[in-house]
Amino acid sequence: MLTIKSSIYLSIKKVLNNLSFPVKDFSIIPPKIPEFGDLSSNIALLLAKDLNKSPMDIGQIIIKELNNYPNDYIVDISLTKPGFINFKIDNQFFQNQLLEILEKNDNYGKGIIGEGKKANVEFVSANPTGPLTVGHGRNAIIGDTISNILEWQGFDVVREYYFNDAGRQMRILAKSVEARYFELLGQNLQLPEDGYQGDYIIDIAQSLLNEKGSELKPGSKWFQSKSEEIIFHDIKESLLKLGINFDEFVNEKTFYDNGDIDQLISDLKEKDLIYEKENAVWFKTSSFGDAKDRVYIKSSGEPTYRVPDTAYHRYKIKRGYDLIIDVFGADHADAYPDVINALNALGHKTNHIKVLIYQFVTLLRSGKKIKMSTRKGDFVTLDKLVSEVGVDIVRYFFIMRSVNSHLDFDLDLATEYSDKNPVYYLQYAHARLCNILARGNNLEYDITTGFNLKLLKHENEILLLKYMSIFPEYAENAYLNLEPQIITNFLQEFSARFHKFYNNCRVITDDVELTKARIALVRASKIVLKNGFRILGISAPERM
RNA sequence: GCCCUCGUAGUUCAAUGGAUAGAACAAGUGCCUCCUAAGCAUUAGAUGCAGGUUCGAUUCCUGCCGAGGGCACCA
Repeated sequence: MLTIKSSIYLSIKKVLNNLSFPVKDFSIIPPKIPEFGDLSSNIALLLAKDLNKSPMDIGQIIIKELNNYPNDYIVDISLTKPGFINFKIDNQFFQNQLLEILEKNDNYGKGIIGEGKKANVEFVSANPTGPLTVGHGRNAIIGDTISNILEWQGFDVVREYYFNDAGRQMRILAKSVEARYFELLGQNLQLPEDGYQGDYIIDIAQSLLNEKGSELKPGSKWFQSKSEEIIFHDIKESLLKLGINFDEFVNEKTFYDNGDIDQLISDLKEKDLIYEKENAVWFKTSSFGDAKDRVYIKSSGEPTYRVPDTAYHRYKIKRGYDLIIDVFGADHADAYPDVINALNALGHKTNHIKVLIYQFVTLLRSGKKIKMSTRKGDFVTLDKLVSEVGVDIVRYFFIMRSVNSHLDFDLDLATEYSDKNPVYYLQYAHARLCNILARGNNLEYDITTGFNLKLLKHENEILLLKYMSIFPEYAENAYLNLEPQIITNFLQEFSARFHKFYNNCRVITDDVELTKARIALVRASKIVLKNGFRILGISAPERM
């Protein structure tokens, strides 16, 4: 499909040249109405104004000229209403694509955009103050799926987790554990103001008690270090359950220890971008269009998050990635421009940094919103969600909506969903197809050789063939837009076409030739589905 | 008050500026002596409001209304 598209593109360009028409940025896309053809261009519409002619007239001139450049696979060029030029592609083209799919197998649909390039995807990055919640879940799944999408284009991807185990929140966490610890020893509970109230704090206190007995003194560093250890361990376990593995964990503390932060401050000072006022250090965000300047270093001497974040991004740039992606929740939308601005001011190129802002998840139970707060211990953990509905559903639900649209996650629906679930629709197609292949293997002849693709001409066969040949374009679009939903949309439509094919074209029949051809189509369908599932990180069950 | 994202069918969501706005769930009606009915077929049903740009707007711009999230010496 790609090749035929580009050959049409080149032909049109040549024609425009021949006719001395201006070359516009025209499109070649499948028309919404299939009857019009397989591909369609808007070039005549775009030229109408420049040439002061009606698009239909221009279209006719272009088509006449296009006919001088015949293409083996284009069987018809037509002109419709407002001025679209439509191309019908020979079924043979799509039949031949099937050979390519079988040949490439696990690699079918991969792109080469990222070949030889390195990418860094930072996601989750939750500080170890408590278990991962459903909110973190969307971040985790988006980040991991984006990573898969990049790998599918050939990128060498580093999945990175950035955290801070030295801030105020961690101190409060330690104090909370300490309070619970002494409560377990029979003292009155004195949770700190703003303390963490979740039950997991009691569990941590209990394991400290088991390990250290009652010897710990108030203010012991064990309260924090043990909490961090336990929570981080749990976080990694939760992610692992979802099939997510990080390559790097970067601690904010690094940049204090290695001098990067001091360096950053002095570099910004040199650029005259920071100044002191009222005992604090301020960053001139107003010079980048912000309403007011922001505090960089508090009067207490503690830097605000902008400082280490900027140092961290500088570090990422230094590591020489071709692409750097940050996955942030909507609450960070206002913060990251400061980081980018600072980097630009310091002379760093930031075009290769893409910040992905996703909108929040609203959890619904019994039709009502659940308001969550880690601090109050009032949340649904990711673990709980996974154990309730399973990995495949969690992964799929979090990316089935566009990244920048709010996501409603209905717990009742997800738990009792089982047979109405959109994930099962896809997986069922795969299971069905595996069953056909299993039956095929029991036939007394070899189903994998000597098939005649020309026999695949039923409407539902052609529709399926056409869609599989477009898979690489969808994978590429998912990369270009950094939008996993493009893959889920593709798989939904692909599965629908497969189910229709299944209902209208019986595969295994007494007609050996037709059986062989259709088995080839089913094998190719399996490849497309499986590869799509691989990008999404969901399983491809052989039976259901 | 200012900034960001989103307003599409009863509900949850699609639609690289294009042609007749697509699905799923919910509602109605059909289809298993036939490779898995977790399926297929079929009937109804929608672009928040008002302007603007364009040959052409769900998409871009302005205003209003509504939802979520930001506007801290929190991250």
